[in-house]
Amino acid sequence: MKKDFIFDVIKNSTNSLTAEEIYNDVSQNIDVNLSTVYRTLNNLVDKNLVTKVVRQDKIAYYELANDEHKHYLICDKCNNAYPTDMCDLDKIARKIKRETGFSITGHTLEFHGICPECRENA
Amino acid sequence: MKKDFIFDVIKNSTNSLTAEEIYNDVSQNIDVNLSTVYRTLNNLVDKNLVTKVVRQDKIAYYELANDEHKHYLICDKCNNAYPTDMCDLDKIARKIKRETGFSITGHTLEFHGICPECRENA
DNA sequence: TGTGTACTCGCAAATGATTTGCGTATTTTT
DNA sequence: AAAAATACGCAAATCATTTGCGAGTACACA
Repeated sequence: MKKDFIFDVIKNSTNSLTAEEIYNDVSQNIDVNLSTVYRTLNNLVDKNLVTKVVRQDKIAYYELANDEHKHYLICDKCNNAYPTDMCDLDKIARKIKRETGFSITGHTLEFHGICPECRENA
Repeated sequence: MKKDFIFDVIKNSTNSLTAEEIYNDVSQNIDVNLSTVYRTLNNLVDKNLVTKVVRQDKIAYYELANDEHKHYLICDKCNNAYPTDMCDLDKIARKIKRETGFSITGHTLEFHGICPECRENA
């Protein structure tokens, strides 16, 4: 199945990818249709094997669903995403649960700014 | 100008609104076109008078750009957003800046889960 | 081996929020 | 009031993503 090829791309990537990036990558090896990529991606997300995050640019990014928590620093200039593991949010999440009764299943966090590289080039 | 009507709706709202919600609200008073709403909204965002946040549902939400920090708890069931002021992120942002050189201009945070009300109805 | 059932895919068309081109009002400037 | 600048409506365009449908493929069981 082509699903395996698609899943492999995600598994072998260190950062999150768009559907198109995955499509381009898979296409180098096998013949596949973009809609198949999207369909497969949705399957993987439903099975909790892959995590989908919609960024401020309205494009969905996919990455392997692992328990370790990752967030991204996104440069407003080059639009690159730099992963960071700094996140104290579990603590905050617990606090929210305690104080509001809202049971939290997940969260997304996005930092925006200018990366050092772009700052130098400016 | 219709801009004032649109801005007023945002000013008078306690929570963030979609372009369509704003359009519906403004339409009750004056005749306006949806594209005008979008155009005006973009103007206001450019002037830093309004903040635009794209949520995981890919819909943009607009709210008055004030310095006070707000984040939302979004229920996966009813899709309502509950504002919370709990946010230790400034501390984290400073830490990131110090350790990575990434100068952070802003961030978005979204908690997902089930609100108490929906939990009861389940 | 035959056939039924369930997936898997490709292709083209649909979706839905948002944007844009363009021509016409309306406001602002001089 | 004429000229220059904006604001606006309308219809068509965008663009990532979804969906309907029909054809191909796989697996089960008799």
